[in-house]
Order: sequence, then structure tokens, then C-alpha cells
Amino acid sequence: MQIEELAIPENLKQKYRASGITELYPPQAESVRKGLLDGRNLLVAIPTASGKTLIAEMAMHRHIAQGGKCLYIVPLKALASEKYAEFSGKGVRVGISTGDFDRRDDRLGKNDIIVATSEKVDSLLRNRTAWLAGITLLVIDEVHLVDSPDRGPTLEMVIAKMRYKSPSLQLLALSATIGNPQTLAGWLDAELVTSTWRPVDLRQGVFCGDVIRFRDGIRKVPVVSRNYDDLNLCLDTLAEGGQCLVFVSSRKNAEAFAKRAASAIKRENDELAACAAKISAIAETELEKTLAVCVAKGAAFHHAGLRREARTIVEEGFRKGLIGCISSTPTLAAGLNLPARRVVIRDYLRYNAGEGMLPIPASEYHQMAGRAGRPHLDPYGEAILIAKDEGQVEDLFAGYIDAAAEDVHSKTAEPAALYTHVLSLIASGFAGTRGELSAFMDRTLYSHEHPQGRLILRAVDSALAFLVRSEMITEVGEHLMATESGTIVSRLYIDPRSAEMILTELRERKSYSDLGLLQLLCCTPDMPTLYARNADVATLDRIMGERADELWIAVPQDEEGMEAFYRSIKTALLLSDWSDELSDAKICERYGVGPGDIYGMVESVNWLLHASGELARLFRPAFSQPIREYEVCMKNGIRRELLPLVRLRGIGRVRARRLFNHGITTPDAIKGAGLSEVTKILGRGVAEQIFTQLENRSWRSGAAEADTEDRGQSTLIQFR
DNA sequence: GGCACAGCATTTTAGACAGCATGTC
DNA sequence: CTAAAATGCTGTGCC
Repeated sequence: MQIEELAIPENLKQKYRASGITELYPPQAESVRKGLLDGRNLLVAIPTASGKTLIAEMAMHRHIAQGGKCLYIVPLKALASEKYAEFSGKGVRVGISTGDFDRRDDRLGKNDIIVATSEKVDSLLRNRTAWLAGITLLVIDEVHLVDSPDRGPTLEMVIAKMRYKSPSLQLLALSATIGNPQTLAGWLDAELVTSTWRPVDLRQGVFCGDVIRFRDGIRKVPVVSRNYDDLNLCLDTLAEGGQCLVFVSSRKNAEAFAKRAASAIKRENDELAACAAKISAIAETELEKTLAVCVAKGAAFHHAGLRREARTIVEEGFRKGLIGCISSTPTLAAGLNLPARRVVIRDYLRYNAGEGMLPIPASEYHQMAGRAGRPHLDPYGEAILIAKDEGQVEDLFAGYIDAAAEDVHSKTAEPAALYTHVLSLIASGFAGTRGELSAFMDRTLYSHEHPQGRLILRAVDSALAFLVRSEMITEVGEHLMATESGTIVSRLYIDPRSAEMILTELRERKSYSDLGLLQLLCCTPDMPTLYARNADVATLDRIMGERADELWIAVPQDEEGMEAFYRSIKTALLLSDWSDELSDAKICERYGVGPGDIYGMVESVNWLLHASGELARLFRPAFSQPIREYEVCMKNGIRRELLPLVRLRGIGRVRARRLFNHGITTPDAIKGAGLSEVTKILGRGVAEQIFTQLENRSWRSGAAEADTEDRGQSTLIQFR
């Protein structure tokens, strides 16, 4: 099917022509034949990199040309940025909405295409964002994630809510290949497009001894390293001029492999050195220094212990072809598009909490294998598994290469998921009675899969009982209504169970304590916690003894709860150290984490601190101010004594500390010290900028004070 | 007494969404 | 069907 003959806007055709696209790929053509451009709902379940984005783009431009508006839902923030960039610059207005970007939601609605994460869309729905009603095409990327136990139900509810609001909405669901696409298509009232077609040939094989077995032949791999098969596979591809991606099961493995690969590759050139220098420049921890050393020789590792900046530099270096090999945990498998000539799936066993090491599902293998082969750049892609012995070769073929992807199943009847969604349905007006609630549940994938299923209704009932008990929902006659706290909790987007825990402590605590609050938040289901090693227990016990009067949550009586308790304490202490201005390097060393973990946890707790502040404002006003102050401390990683200083623009944790140590502790003191003195401490540019701020009275405290006075609070400066 | 080492016991193990309001070194 | 791999500890044998 030729681009020319399609019913899409002329300017889009021109863009495609300019980039050399003249003909549709087979699955794209089939999508068009099945009604993509005629407003039909479609489920496109095809392999990675076989042209899903173009399918979505054609449909979106068609809608826009007819005065419509499109919402493109993705599972990851990184993916949102990638799609945003991809759709931009083609004559339509594109907006992005994630937790990181764009809080002015009304202005966002002026765009033709809005890219957002599923949780963000749910949040927009909860806040009754007006422009959502104007959406005419809903694209759901990676829709197979409805199967995910923690995030799947949200995606499902978002789809159901959007369809409820706009019955004429066109749906375009994009999925990896799955076992039961008909089920999903049935739920969505969609035509189904499936295919195994790929733009680059994919050769899948199993490595054993010194040979890769393919279904149609073998390839001998030169033995360079006597001990490491994985390294030989990697070097083999590099020698051929390709790049290699190695998937492993743990961070340690990823690092160890990168070190081995680095000393075997020993690539050297200026561009590579520049790439390594970029990492060195931001490196504050051993982990990042190690990465820089590896990158300088042409190898890298990639996992969530690294900060996003470091990961981005690695991705860039790989895309440019500088870095020959990346060893990675699943961060790269699900994340953004980073193809390589050869993908080695080295570890196919992965640890599952409570279940031990289990083989990864075939669908995950296919997802990683799908990363092999860069369209237009590689002659083919290779996905290689590694067998320990001959006997295992056939098992791996059967279990992965020849295995169909698993079926996906709704997880929406899981009780843990329903607290928040039941609250949201009532608080944002989708259901006002028990009858309407169960009618809405009929619109979920779960009900489609289990037409007579009672399980979900029982789970809804128990969630509702919890919400009534904790006074977030009231039942008057047959009417269900969200209370003030229920409305806020739904809007703040925290788990009602977290909210209930926070509210209880806020009401009952006699006095406030930063550490106590952190401990509470770390016990909450919304907070990821650190693993408490056995060796940590003694230290944790000691600190718990020393700071017993600051803690809010008592030691549990049962052995069962002890592990979670230690985890929460350890996490709270890390965060406490961060807000006590301990350096990243020290924290990483003390807690055995990477800098990426610190930022992740700080981000999570900030969100919960904000929610706590809001709840305190209404239900424990006396705690409201210290919580808001502590939120600023946590955001900046500073002690309370620096609070007055960071209110100035251009002053963060480092500069504020430097001023403070020179005896300058407030904006007024800066004025008093004079420009020349401040210049000596912070340099000329920064000092001048600060004085301009002070003179214009345009600095943040003006706004902040007005803001806090609105809420009946005094200023932030009340401590030394 | 002190050291090396085999063999047994214990420990560790991936990832990442949401609120709000703007600018670190 | 399903806990593997790395690290730590203990006890023995040898000097």
C-alpha cells in the first residue's frame, strides 16, 4: 500500500516522502484496511519496531485534520519524552504531561496531541480536566501492560473512564505480541491486527560450547576469553562491526560484565573519551566513576542505581556507535528504543520475592530479543541465549525461541488495586451508588474476562467498607459520596491506605518529629523501601534505641512484620541523612545504594510529604508548618537552618551552605554583608544576580509569604 | 600460634508511576 | 517442575 493513496493530510505525506517512506509495512497496511482511518477501534499486536508509531501518527493526523484531538498514553516518562519529540515538528501542536512536565493543565488542552503516562491521565480525570472531553482518538501504547499487577488496573480504569466519558471515542491500542489478543480486542470492541513481520531479519539462537545453534545452521564463535562465554559472544559481534546488548539479572552482574568487557575491548578514541568525560564530570560516587572508566574503553552498564543523566549519556554514546556494548538489567528491556545488532539474554532466571529464582516469561524474552537489529543499519539482528550444557539447548529453544507469548489477564480484582480506584470513581463522579459502581466495573477487562465473576464485586465491597470506615466515603441512603478527606486523597493520588495511616498519626501524635514522619511515610504502601541486610540490624537497633522518642511507629510484636519494619527504618534514615546534608557518596557507601536510588526515594517521599502537608492543613493545622518546611528541606537536601537562603533563586544546597558557613544566614544578612563580600563567597555572576533579586523584591519569599498567609500561616523563618 | 583452604552456611537478588511549583554548581 | 550465585564462616591440616 502506497503512502500516496492514503486518506491522510497532504503535509504528513510530504513529511513521509521527505524521509524516504513511500510504502507502508504490511501490518501498517492491514491496519488501514481494517479501518484505522475510518474511525474503527483497532488493536494492533505486532513485534517491537515493526512500525506501530507510524500507525498511530497517521490516525492522529487524520483526526486533527477533521478538528479532533488525540491523547497518546504511554507507560513510562522516558517514553513520553521520546514520543513527544517524535510527533513534534510535523505541523501539529504537541504537548506532554507527566509528573515531571507541565502542571498547567488547561493550557495543555490547546494541543492537538497530548502525550501522557497512564497515571497522569488518571490524575487529570480525577481533577475533572475539561479538555479531556474533547479527545476524539485515544492511543494506548503497550496495552499488554494491563497484565501488570501494580499498574495494570490503573491503565484499565483509565481506558474505561475515557470510554465512559466519550462513547464515540476511537481507540487505537498498540501491543506487543500476546497469547490472547482476541480477548483484549473483544474488550475494546476493536478489530484485531496481528503479525510476526519485522523490518529487519531476526535470527534467534542458543550458544553452547563455542557455537551458536540457529534453527537453520550454526555459527562458530572465536574463543578469546577462556572463562567467559558471554564476553566471547560480545566480542564476536564487535569484531563484525556490530554492537551488543547483554541482559543480566542483577546490578552487580551488569557492573561485573562491563568491567570485563571494558578490559577486553580497550577501544580508544577522542569521541569515546569525551563521552567518558561527560560522565566523569557529573560523577559523585564510586559507581559513576567506575562507569566512566568502563565507558572510556567502550563498554558500559545500565541500571536504576545510576542517575538519569548518567543513563542518558550511556544511551547517547551507544546510539552514536561509540560504546560497543552495554550490560543491563531490565531497565533497558522495557524502556526506550535502543536497538543493537546482537542481543544476548544471558540470565533468564530472575529473583522473585517469595518465590526464588524463576525463568522470565517468554513475552519478556521476546521483548528483549526484539531489540536486536537496527532498521536500515544492521543487515540482520541476532538474539542469543546461553546454555550451560547440551541438554539445555533444546529447552531454551522450546521455552523461549519457539514459545508463544503468554496470555494477558486483568489484575483489577486484586484488592490492593481497588481502594484507590473505588475512591476515585466516587470522588470524580463516575459512580454515585453501589449499583453504578458495579455497573462501571462491568466495563473493565476483568468483567469481560469473567462475565459472571463475583470476585471483583466482593473486592469492591471490601474496598468500599474500608473507605467508609476511614471516613473517606459516606453512604447516605443509597448515595455514596466522597468526604472532604476522600476528595483530597483522590486528588493527591495517594493510596487510601497510606492516607489512612498518615491521618491516624497526624491526629494522634502529641508532638511533631521529622524522623517520625519519615518513618511513617516509609511504612506506607506508596513508598519503596531499601533492603535491610542482616548486618544492618545491629546498627538499626542501636539507632532505634538512641532516637526512640522521635519515632512514631512502634516495633511490631510479630516476627513477620520485623523485616518490613527494619526496611522502613533504614529507608527513613537514608532520607534523614539526605536532608542532613550528607553527601551522595557517603550515603551510597553507608546504605549500599546508587545515586539513582537516592533520587528515586527522595522523589517518592517528597510526593508523600506534600500529601501529608495537605492533609495536615485540614486535620492537624499545628503540624502543617513543620511538614511544609521539611518538604522544602527534603527537596533541596538541606537542614532547616538553610531554609531562608534557598528561597532565593539561584541558591541551592551548596551555595546556601557556603553562605551560612560564612555567617550569612538570611536574605537580609546578604544585604548587610554587601555585594563585595558575597562575591568573594559565590563569585561575581551569582552575587550580582542575587542582589538584583533583593533590590527588585522579586525573590521568592514575597510570593511565598503571600501564599502562606492565605493559609493562615506565619513565615518560614522561626528556627535557628 | 598462625595461616591457607576446603567445605558448609548465610546472604542477596529489577524496576519506577503519582502532587506541586520553578530554576542547582 | 523450580533458588542460584556470591560471600562469609568454621574447622582442619600444616608449618
